[in-house]
Amino acid sequence: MGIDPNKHVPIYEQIIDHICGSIAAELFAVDGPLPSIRALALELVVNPNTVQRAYQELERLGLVRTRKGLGIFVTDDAVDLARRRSEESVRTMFSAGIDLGRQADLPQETMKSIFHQVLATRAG
Amino acid sequence: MGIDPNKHVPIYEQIIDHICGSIAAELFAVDGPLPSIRALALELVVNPNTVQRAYQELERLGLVRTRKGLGIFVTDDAVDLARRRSEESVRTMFSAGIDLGRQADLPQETMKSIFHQVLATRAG
Amino acid sequence: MGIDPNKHVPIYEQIIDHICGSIAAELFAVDGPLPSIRALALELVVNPNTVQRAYQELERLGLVRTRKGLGIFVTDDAVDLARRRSEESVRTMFSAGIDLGRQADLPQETMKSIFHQVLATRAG
Amino acid sequence: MGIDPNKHVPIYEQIIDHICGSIAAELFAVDGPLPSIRALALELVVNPNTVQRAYQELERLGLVRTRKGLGIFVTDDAVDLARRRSEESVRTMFSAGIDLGRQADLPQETMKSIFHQVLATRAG
DNA sequence: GTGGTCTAGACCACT
DNA sequence: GTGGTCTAGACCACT
Repeated sequence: MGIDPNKHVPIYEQIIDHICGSIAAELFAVDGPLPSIRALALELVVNPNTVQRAYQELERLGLVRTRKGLGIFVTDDAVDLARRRSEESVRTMFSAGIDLGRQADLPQETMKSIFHQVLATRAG
Repeated sequence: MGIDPNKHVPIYEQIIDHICGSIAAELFAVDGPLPSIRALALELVVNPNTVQRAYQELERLGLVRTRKGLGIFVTDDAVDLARRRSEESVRTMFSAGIDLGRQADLPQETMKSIFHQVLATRAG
Repeated sequence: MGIDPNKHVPIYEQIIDHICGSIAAELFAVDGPLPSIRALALELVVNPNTVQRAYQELERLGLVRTRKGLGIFVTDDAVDLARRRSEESVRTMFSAGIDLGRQADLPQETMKSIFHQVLATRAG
Repeated sequence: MGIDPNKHVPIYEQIIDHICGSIAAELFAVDGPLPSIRALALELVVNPNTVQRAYQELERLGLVRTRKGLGIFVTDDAVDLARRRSEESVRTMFSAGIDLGRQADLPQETMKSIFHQVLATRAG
């Protein structure tokens, strides 16, 4: 869940993924506001500039829209876009894992069992 | 295969994964030599310093051993270590993907179908 | 017409330009009243504070005069001042465009043809 | 020419326009390097972060490509893209000027004469 | 040397 | 209060 500054993925991308997932999960109302830059920065214990960079990218992706002096708001087609982006990210991760496994000549059955084991572990 | 300088994973770690996978797949003979730093750097289109850093790390992991003036050689227990490490890397990737999916509240069935679809696509 | 909150020019300056142009075009009678702050704010979908700032600036420029409790009125020499200011603004914009074109080494003929094309398009 | 920190246009956009114009004018060789972030920052008396933001946007526009550890390089189709973007910027400025003039009910002849006067003044 | 990310903190326009 | 821009300065991976 949280943000991990020691990962290779830059913090601002982790924030993008985090917000994108939350939008896909409909944790934010369409047309509703995102947490303010400062508020989210405090919550994530991260610099406001870093949050802002994430928010700007989310705007570029069409997920949010900023209204000057008011805040940043979820767009109408955000849920759809976010869901698609999230699925794509999942696919990318799975592909990367499968490629690593194939490189090591792991049998498909091994990969499947790893997958289902992790899936079970992380199940809600 | 394939080193991608635009990924977030540092190149030297990508090289480690690459060699580690090859050892696990027994593409290198136990006690046999790895490609020279210079040769691998040319092959991967990468700076020799970067390859060297990867080799140093592989030595630290116990997968290879440097014999001065002779080259770098695969250790006796390298295959086992490499296999374990590769499985661990695969697990990490799958976990990351599943976490992203759960964050977006994707149904498990969706994740399973993405996984099997990718697995089929990448099948040998 | 048209205030665009996404332009770089601050909204209050866009309002100044807008009123200044209207005075130059004699859409407001000399000695006649400007729309009230509140009314203009509603019309332009803008915060009243922002309109007020524009009106203060217009007063500083000598185009309008506040009469307490009565409203804001066009001064005697406003038309002249406004016309000069508008011409100056036009010149500034043209200069900026020409500078950009010169920076890109666009031939003068290209700039002229762009200019006349736009002029024709925007013709009344 | 230069960068003006007091303009309304953000510095990083001024840098974008500046580099874009220079590419259009073929002041940089295709496939050749741009000045390094630090070098340009020194030259323009601006913070490196600001230059970097401009360079990132230029990359997003497809005008340049960064090679890690090496620098930032002009892409093959950069001249074409830059020329088109520069013309578009010129058109935008002229449009803005003409709109201001029309708002003030300036005769077309006045606008033309202002335009040609400025063009003559700024002529090489 | 190169670019990429991040923090800390300032000032501005707008609500 | 809100977001947008900028500076100063740090650390990292890569050449």
